[in-house]
Amino acid sequence: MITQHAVSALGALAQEHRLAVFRMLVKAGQKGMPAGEIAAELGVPSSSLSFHLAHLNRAGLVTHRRESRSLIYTADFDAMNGLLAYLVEDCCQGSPEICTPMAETVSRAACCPPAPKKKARA
Amino acid sequence: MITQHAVSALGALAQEHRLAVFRMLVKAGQKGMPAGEIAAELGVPSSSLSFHLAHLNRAGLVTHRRESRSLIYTADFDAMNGLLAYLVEDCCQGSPEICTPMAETVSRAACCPPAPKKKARA
DNA sequence: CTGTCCTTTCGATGATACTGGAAATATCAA
DNA sequence: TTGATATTTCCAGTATCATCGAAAGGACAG
Repeated sequence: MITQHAVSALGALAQEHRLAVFRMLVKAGQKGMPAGEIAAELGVPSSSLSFHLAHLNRAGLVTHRRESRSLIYTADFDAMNGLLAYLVEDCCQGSPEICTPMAETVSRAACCPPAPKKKARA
Repeated sequence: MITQHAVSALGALAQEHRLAVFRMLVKAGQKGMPAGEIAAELGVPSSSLSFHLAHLNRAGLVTHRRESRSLIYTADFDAMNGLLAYLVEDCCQGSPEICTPMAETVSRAACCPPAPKKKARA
C-alpha cells in the first residue's frame, strides 16, 4: 500500500454518505447491493449516489458487476485489509502493549473470530 | 464511535501531510514528538504544519502537552482503536471467512500479535 | 423498434480545504 | 527587560469537493 493509495482510500471514506455506503456494503458481504437499493436506503438522489460510488471505485474500495439492468456494488475486502494494515504499521516501535489491544479490538469488532487469549492460545 | 466522529477522523487522515504526521506519531509511541521536529522531518512550513496538527487534534486523533518551549504531540491510540473497530463493525453479517483474515492482517501489521493457529510464521 | 428501467455523465452553484508569509503568543535565559 | 526560540493565529489566494436536475447510455421485454 502506497501513501498515495491510502490517502485516496481515506478520502473516499471521509464523507458521510460514502462511509454509510461502504459500511452497508461491508455488511452486505460478497453478494453486494444494486446502486438503486443503496440510493433508496440512504435517501440520496441517484445522480449524487453515482458520484459517490464512482469515488469509492476510483479509490479501489468497491467494485461492481452488471447483473441484467442493475449494477451490483461490492466492498473490496482486500483493499480494506491493506488500508487497516497500513494505518497501524510499525506501531510497536513505540510500545508493544499499545498495539496488541488494538489488534484485539479489531478482532472483536469483526465479530466472529474466537476470543484471543492473552497467553498465546495457539 | 459515532458516524460524525468517524467521518471527522477519516477526513483528518485523508491528506498526505496529516497521514504522514499521524503515522510518524504512531511509530513514536507515547513519548511523542515536538511540532518542530515533525515539521523538519516533513519539510513543511511551521504554519502549515500547525494547521494540520490542529486538524488532527480536532478530530481527536492526537493530543499535545507542553514541555518547556515545545509542544509534544502524541497519537491517541484509543481513538485509533475506535476508528478501526468502526470500519469493520458487523463485517461478518456478510461472511465470516472474510473478516477473520482481516483481523489477522491487522494483528500482523501491528507487529506483536498472538501466535497464529495455522502453520507458524514464515 | 419502442418503451421502460436502472444508472451514469454533464453542468452550474455554493461550500470547504490547503498553502505559506507575516504577525502574535508563550516560554525561557541572562 | 531584552532577546531568542517554538508554535500558533491571521489572512488571502487558489483549488478541490458535494449537490442535484436534466439529459444520455445500456439492457431488456414485447
